[in-house]
Amino acid sequence: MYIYDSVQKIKREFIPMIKGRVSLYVCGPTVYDDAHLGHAKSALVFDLLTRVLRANSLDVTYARNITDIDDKIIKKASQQNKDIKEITDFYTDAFDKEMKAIGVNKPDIEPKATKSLDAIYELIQKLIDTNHAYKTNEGDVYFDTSSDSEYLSLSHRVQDEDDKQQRVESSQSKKNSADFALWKSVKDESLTFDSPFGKGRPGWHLECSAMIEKHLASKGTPFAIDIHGGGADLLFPHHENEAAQTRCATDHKLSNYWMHNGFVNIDGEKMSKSLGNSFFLKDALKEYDGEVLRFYLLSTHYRSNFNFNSDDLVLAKKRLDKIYRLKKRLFGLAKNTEKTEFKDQLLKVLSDDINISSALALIEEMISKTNETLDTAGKHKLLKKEAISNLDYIEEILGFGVKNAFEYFQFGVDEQKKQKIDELITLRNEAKKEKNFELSDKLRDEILSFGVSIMDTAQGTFWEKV
RNA sequence: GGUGCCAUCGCCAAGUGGUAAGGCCGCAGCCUGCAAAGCUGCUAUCCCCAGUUCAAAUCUGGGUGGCACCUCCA
Repeated sequence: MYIYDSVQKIKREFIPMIKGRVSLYVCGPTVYDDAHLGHAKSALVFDLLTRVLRANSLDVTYARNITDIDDKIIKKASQQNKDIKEITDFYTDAFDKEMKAIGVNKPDIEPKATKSLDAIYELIQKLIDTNHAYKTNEGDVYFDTSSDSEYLSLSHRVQDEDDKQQRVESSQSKKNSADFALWKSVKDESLTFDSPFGKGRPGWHLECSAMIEKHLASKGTPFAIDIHGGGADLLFPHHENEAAQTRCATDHKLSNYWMHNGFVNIDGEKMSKSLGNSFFLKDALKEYDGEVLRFYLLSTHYRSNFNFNSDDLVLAKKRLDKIYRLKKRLFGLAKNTEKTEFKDQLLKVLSDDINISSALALIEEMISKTNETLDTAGKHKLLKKEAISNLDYIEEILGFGVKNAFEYFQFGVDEQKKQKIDELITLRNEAKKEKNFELSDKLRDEILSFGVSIMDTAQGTFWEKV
């Protein structure tokens, strides 16, 4: 297994700290709004990573947090005149449902900030005790970035030249402009907690460090966890700050490997709410099968920036269709887990920093080869068995082809239409039997007007939504 | 302004020192009553310039053009 480490900026062989075991932590959503395509991309990337690690016989513990303490949540709650918890529960549930729709497995642990306050207090206290954090007159607690000689080593940033000046001009009581809040003193709002540092809320960066210590960190190892992941935008300042907190408060560094997935843009523009519908995953799911979205969002390398547009999405669907057509062709055959060369090769390329393009090329070559043999030697039992085993593996490791093939091709067609189409097909087949091709072609035109295509096969006539 | 990333066929997209994967689209053919699906065949020397090397899309330098981060952000 090889992983590109975005801190060292090289591809490194992945060697877990504890043989055979992997701890993976990914920054999850702040539950104040619907998930957008970027959330989906990140969740998909690390879902795939987890599957690949497991396929390599590694025992993975995957944690993805839910940030349920945040100013944006409070703002939303007051705007809608609702309880904080009502908001966070609503968006957490929605997130779960949407993730499921795109085939993202649930992480092993989903820690919430509100349930991790003990760890949060403990970490802040440690940072104060070791002089890495200080309290201000306003009651805030800040991390002292100047106390950490390795600060900015993660994101490779250079200290801002204007730092001194900013400090002078700033009315804040921060020691350095780069210092960030571990604890924000708040007295007059709905979501506050009584901590040893007074009433207030924890800083966002701190949550992750604390939750990792509480839920995932190994003791006595040089790093708390093996892999830390998230969107590329989190490298600075979020991950930089997380790393600083952990290294200063504990006897280990935060993570051995860092992985950052690229951005999702829409039609060449950065995502923003003003661009409308396609921004939210829930809206995309109304128009497209969740698995098509999964395939599309995963179809380019995870580190590249992704340009979401409907033309490419259609292209992705056509590729996924090929998997399903083969599945349809082999419908009804028993599952099996036979070893095949294809499976070895697939795992090999995916284990190379998730080379999805090579994986898809292998899959498409396998499909072509299988179809070709099926065309010329349709009754080849060994080949069919092997093909089934290959398809099962693609389902397991990539989550492609998990549905019933017939249902997949009929996505978004209601029962009434389905019935009508079936009736027309029956009529057409009767006409065909009587060699009344004029009528059968007329019936086909009628069927096509439902926005479907039909195909006559030895097993009967099937239709697919176009 | 600072830091970093990217530039491969009409489109999407791998490959990062050994002579350009795969998909879409297109064209020709097989199959089909005709189609659809499937199959076969055909289509690029890798933004520009210079250099290193027996050998470069792949390394170095310069240029041009995109983009991201530097404030909350997946």
